[in-house]
Amino acid sequence: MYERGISSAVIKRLPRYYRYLGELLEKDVIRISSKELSVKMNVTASQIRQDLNNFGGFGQQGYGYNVEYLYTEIGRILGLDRQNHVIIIGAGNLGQALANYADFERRGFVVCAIFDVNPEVIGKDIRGIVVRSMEDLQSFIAENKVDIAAITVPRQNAAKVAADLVQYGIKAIWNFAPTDLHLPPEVVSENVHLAESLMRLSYKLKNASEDLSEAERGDGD
Amino acid sequence: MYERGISSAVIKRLPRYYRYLGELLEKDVIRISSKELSVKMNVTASQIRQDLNNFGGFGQQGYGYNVEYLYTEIGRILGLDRQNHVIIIGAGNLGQALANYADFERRGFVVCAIFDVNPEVIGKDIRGIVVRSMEDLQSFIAENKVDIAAITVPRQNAAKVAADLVQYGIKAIWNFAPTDLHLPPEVVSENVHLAESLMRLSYKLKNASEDLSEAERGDGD
DNA sequence: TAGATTGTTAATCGATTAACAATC
DNA sequence: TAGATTGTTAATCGATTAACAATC
Repeated sequence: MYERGISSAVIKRLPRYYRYLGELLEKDVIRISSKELSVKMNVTASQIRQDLNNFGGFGQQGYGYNVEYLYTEIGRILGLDRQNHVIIIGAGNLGQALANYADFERRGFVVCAIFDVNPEVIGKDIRGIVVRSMEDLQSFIAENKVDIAAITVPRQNAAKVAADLVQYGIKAIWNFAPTDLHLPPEVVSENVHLAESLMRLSYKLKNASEDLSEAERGDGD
Repeated sequence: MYERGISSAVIKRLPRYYRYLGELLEKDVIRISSKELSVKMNVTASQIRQDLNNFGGFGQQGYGYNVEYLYTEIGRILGLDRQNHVIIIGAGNLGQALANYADFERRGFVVCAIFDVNPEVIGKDIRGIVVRSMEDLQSFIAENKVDIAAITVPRQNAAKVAADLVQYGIKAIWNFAPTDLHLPPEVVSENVHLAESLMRLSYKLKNASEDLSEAERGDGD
């Protein structure tokens, strides 16, 4: 069960497996074979088995996979069996949207604070969470368990915010600013670059008429 | 200049080139070699040259690339030289955040309408755009040029909304609902699955201490 | 011209798919 | 037991990197 050097292609797919298994679970499906799942997900059965076997043998020959068991195990692999405390830096539209998105809590992600520099939003209440001043960031991190910081500040301020967060001890950054953060190796990050996603969509749209073969399969992240 | 069957790995990287070139342009940099750019972007020079040469020879031997020219050309490839009219379906937090994000307009994406089923938000004014009833969706699309529809409705409603949009003639969908839409081949899409991004971050965080080699390079989209 | 750097072909590497023996 | 389906090894495919001749 000791995971090492799993390829990032595999890790990218795990949440999607998790999502499909969750849906099957909701439908009270007990077992599923890699073949059945591959049809639903539009991938090869081979890929599913290869991916899962990076983490262990979760199936049973002649039977397939127990949906609930596999769902739980992938959740565990993704770290969803623990609570992750999230702070949001930047209480603009996107920051507020994230704070309001209660659905994350179902997966163990708890937004515990929001920070901003703008006096006009400091003090504002978002789903019971009061927007704090950036001046309180350091002390808050020191005094509370914070696992993940989401950066939703303008591009120009992102590098400085990231540097501060690192200095205050944050180990995981969810970056929404349209820039590449330069982080020390022990700090992990995920980028959500909305503008880039929109540009790719624009590319596909522009080329859709010419080239129907590739672009069609709407592809994600 | 006729693009065909470009690999999606290449297309994913184009907006990032565009971003870096834009920053160079802001700094009044005139020319750059693939080697210099590769250092800045932390990729290989070979990859940059290979990627660009899918679309044509934009450089000059012994000189490198003219920043402004290359920026313009990549913009053209991505379809940023035209206006794309965007509607947003779902005026919740995320939909409103997107509508408020004026930065997209700089790239030619104009939000021209927002729709919702909730009477409480219908009529609300967001940056000069009034939230409309979903009942007006069909007629609006018929009477206006709409290129892209962003779906920011709850998961349960996404499939129906997508089917309606397709029926009304929409050819590009920017999907934020945590589900895979089933679309006809002539309709292109891009998914932004925030929950999946957050799960990957959780995975990296959990494995960061054990495995410092892979996870460190915060990887995007 | 000499030096630099592209465009492009060839080599390598990694990821996906196919095949099948193991086994429930 | 016979049938089904996994786990895993081998084959294929595609993407990345290296090398270098072309050329500005």
